[in-house]
Amino acid sequence: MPEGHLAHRYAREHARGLAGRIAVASPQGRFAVEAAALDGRRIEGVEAYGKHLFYSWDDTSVVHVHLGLVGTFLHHRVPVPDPRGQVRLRMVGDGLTVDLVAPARCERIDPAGRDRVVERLGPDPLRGDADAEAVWQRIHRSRSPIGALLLDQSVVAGLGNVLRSETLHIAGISPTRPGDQVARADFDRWWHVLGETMRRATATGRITTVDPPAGTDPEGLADSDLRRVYKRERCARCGTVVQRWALAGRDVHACPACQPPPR
DNA sequence: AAGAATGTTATGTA
DNA sequence: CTACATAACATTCT
Repeated sequence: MPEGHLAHRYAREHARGLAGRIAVASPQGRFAVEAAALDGRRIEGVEAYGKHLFYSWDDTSVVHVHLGLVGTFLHHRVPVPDPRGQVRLRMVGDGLTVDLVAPARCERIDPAGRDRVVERLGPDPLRGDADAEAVWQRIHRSRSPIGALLLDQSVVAGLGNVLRSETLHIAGISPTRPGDQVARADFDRWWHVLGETMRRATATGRITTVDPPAGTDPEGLADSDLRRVYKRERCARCGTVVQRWALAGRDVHACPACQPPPR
């Protein structure tokens, strides 16, 4: 389910809530071996990098989690229910119990293994050390459409399908524009917008790119009402019918008026 | 109740 | 080699 903002949100929440006495209970399914080795151990830190999560334990092992398309965490307060059949890993903290469901990845590695995962990732805009220049160089030197580059986690870490369409729309860039034909000023604007959008999404747990109508409660609004083009019939800015087509294997959404395609 | 979904990886094709 | 596309994977929600 998640793009990078949710990984960071989980990292923050879990760093706070899983401190103290930790036990792993009832690991099941394909990740049972990794989880069983951690039974009774303590979590010392949680880190997000792009869509990846790293849990550091007091035996120096690191649990690497990637939620993939459908993975999620179930959070329980007391009374804690029995793990459901599909729970791969349960982490128990003070007042918070977390079950990991349907991850694409859940493996016990070591700090060097963590570094190897991070090496394959581009800069993460949600981290203070994100190197915008490195992202620019990758885009600027490529003839691939920018809409494809933005889903490549080695170019930028943490972008998913919603952020791709929404941030390109805000920046006024067509997804089909080749990377080497993107103007520096457009890139700079896009990078700024991306950071803002991701930080807001981390705070709210939801990717929103338009303000809700005055007086309405955003909670009650559908996702598409708080977005500009993604899964919308018409562009939220100008009303033009949104175009939708597969790019890099996933449906991208764009407004032909706000994001004129390259000539 | 079939199908879509905020994803990655391995494999295939031009 | 490059730059795509496609299939497989697994669960929840509509």
